[in-house]
Amino acid sequence: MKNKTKAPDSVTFAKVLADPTRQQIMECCCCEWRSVTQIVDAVNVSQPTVSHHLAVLREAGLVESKDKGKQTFYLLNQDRVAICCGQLITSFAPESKAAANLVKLSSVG
Amino acid sequence: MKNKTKAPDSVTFAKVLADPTRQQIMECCCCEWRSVTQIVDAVNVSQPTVSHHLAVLREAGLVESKDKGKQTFYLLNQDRVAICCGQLITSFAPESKAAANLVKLSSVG
DNA sequence: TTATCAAATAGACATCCGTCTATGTAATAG
DNA sequence: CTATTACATAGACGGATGTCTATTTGATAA
Repeated sequence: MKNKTKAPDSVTFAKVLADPTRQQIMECCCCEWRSVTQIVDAVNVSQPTVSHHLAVLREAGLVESKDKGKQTFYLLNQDRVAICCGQLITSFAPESKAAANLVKLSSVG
Repeated sequence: MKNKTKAPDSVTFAKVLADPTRQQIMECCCCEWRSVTQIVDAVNVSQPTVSHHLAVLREAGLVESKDKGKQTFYLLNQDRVAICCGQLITSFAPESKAAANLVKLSSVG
């Protein structure tokens, strides 16, 4: 178990995703560890604003962070995202034709 | 094609879900047509507040509505929810072990 | 030690958003 | 026609939130 924090509830998850800058940041560190500077270069807001958004993501347990020298690297926790999407499906699309494929998500976390 | 509106983008979708009252309303009309009065009875906010939230959901294409006499009935569009969750997975959990099961969602809409 | 670079924190500010009360509108009942 | 019921709209208000500048903290380099 790498991470002590739990997956956020559905409302918290949605609040975290409910901002375009934050989604940009999530895309930026989705598949590779990225430094704050790299993220700043990618998202056209100031460095403190990026730090703020990263704090929001970290508190929700949606990113992991790793210090290396003066830099801090961030990586999106894809499994957490998948788990939260699974919760949404369970709550709000239980009868959707596509829902059956998603129930399996519950067992991942 | 029942509905002309398109599924919302990921940010809009998240914004709509980013409120506990709205999620309660979504649960309430997830699987059955519900009148506004029924929803008001279920969610402990005023009737105008419920109407406001229903308008938000309707504008995002996440509920359908149907008039019958003086009443208006609402039903959650589960497939839209599933499609949007699929988008989130594609963007933010493409490498998750659970992701493979979700790609199929894209073809539903 | 001093300078520099990376990131976080503090605080201000403007906008967004959820809620309410009051009112309008449309449909049915008497 | 009038009253009533069901819902939507208008507008006000307060709290949450995204952004910025300025500053602080921590780590490395000279």
